[in-house]
Formats: sequence, C-alpha cells, structure tokens
Amino acid sequence: MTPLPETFAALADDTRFAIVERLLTEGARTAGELSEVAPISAPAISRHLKVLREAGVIDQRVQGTKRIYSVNPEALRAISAWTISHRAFWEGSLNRLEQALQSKEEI
Amino acid sequence: MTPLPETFAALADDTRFAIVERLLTEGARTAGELSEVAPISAPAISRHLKVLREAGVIDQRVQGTKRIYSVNPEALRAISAWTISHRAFWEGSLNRLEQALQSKEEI
DNA sequence: TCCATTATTAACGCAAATGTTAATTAACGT
DNA sequence: ACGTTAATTAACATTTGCGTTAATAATGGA
Repeated sequence: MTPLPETFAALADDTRFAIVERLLTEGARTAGELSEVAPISAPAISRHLKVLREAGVIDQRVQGTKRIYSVNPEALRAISAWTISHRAFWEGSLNRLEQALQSKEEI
Repeated sequence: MTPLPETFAALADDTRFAIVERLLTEGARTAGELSEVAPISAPAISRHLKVLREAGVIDQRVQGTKRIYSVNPEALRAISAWTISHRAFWEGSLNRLEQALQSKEEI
C-alpha cells in the first residue's frame, strides 16, 4: 500500500485534485477529457496523471489510442481509514476535560 | 477554511506527517519535543511547524519561551468530510453494475 | 501505406521546497 | 543585569516540482 504522505502529495496540487474530483463525480475519463480541468498543455496533464498513477490514486486502462483513467477506491479508503483511526480526537466535543486528557500532563 | 490541496500539501512531507501523527497519538507537544521525529535541525523543524500552522493543520499556544503545538481538529474533520462526500464510490462493493454506472456511457 | 488522432517522453528553464549554519528574539532564574 | 534556554528568522546551497515546446510512439481509418 502506498504510504499516506505520498498519497497526500499526489492530491496536494490543484490540477491533480481537480482531476481526481472530476473522476469521482463524473466517472472514468480519457486523458484528453481530463485536460479540460486546467489551462495547461497536454504533456503537463500527462505528467500529473503519471504522478497520480504512481501514487496509486488513479488507475489506467488502455483502449486503442486512448487511456482511460479512474480513481482507485483503495486510495480514498486509506485516507478515510486514517481519519477514522483518529476520530476520537477530532469528532469529540472537545470540552475542557478532553483537552486535558489530550495534553501531555495527567490531571 | 483552508483549501483541501493546501491541507494535503502540509501532510505530504514525511517529517510533517510524523509530527502530526505524534501530536495525534500523544497530545500537545513543544517544538523541542517534536524535533525528535526526524534527524534534522531545530530550524528545519520550526519551518515544518510553520507550514503546518499556515495550512491550519496545527495550532500554537505560547507558554513562556516554549511553543506548544496541537492538531487542529478542523483539519482532520475537513479531510474526513471529503472522503465521506465520495463514500458511495469507494465504499461500495464495486461490482460490475456499479462500475458501469461509474463509467461515462450509460448502460 | 499514409495520415490523422491520442498520448507520452525528452529536453530545458524557472520557481518553490528543504536542508544547513549563523544570528536574532524572547522569557526565565540568579 | 547577565547568562541560559527555547525557538525562530536570515542567508545560502541544493533538489524537486511544474510548466513549455519539440519529438516520439502507437492505434485506427481512408
């Protein structure tokens, strides 16, 4: 499994995040269609897709001369699992008692 | 609210991710204590803390000459909310029907 | 076969990120 | 006031990231 920081790095760029959002809301798309997400050249998009692919965030399937991309569910699952593993921290009401328990010193 | 790509960028570095993990599991810590997460200089840690702070991932409170850092729950909540907003995609059983619905063309 | 289409890889320039050491700021204790 | 501790800011070198245009690769149709 891809380390979380690498997954985050892939999603840290506006263009790449927009690509992923588009794939999530509209489903699988070709590289050409994904070029619409930002006013940059096709080679630039291609490199962003490579970064996302190498981080395991998206999958690619070849169909003729086209490359069809889709989000790898595992990537989102991994991020979700991380937030959930710390859910007690951020989901609580964060009253004074919890903050005290959270701090280094015991009460 | 901080844009998600900026939050991800803050968490995209191994050292910064380690800092956040430590704060999440052990609670608030001083800059000095957080230096232990990686074999780099104190100024380097200080800059990482600044990146995390400016991205809204951590909070700082001053106590004498010490700076005490803690994770800002809102940051984790925002990441969690994003994954949840796309939960139908990654949580499903991903059988052929769902993949078909997910793809561009209608069935 | 030849050409158009789709996409990537190559080569390059520039800006941003990350590390170092040295210098500075601020609070505390004697 | 002075020295110690805690942390940051300054200045600098090096690496990484992201964009461009030009060149290459691969498929499909006339």
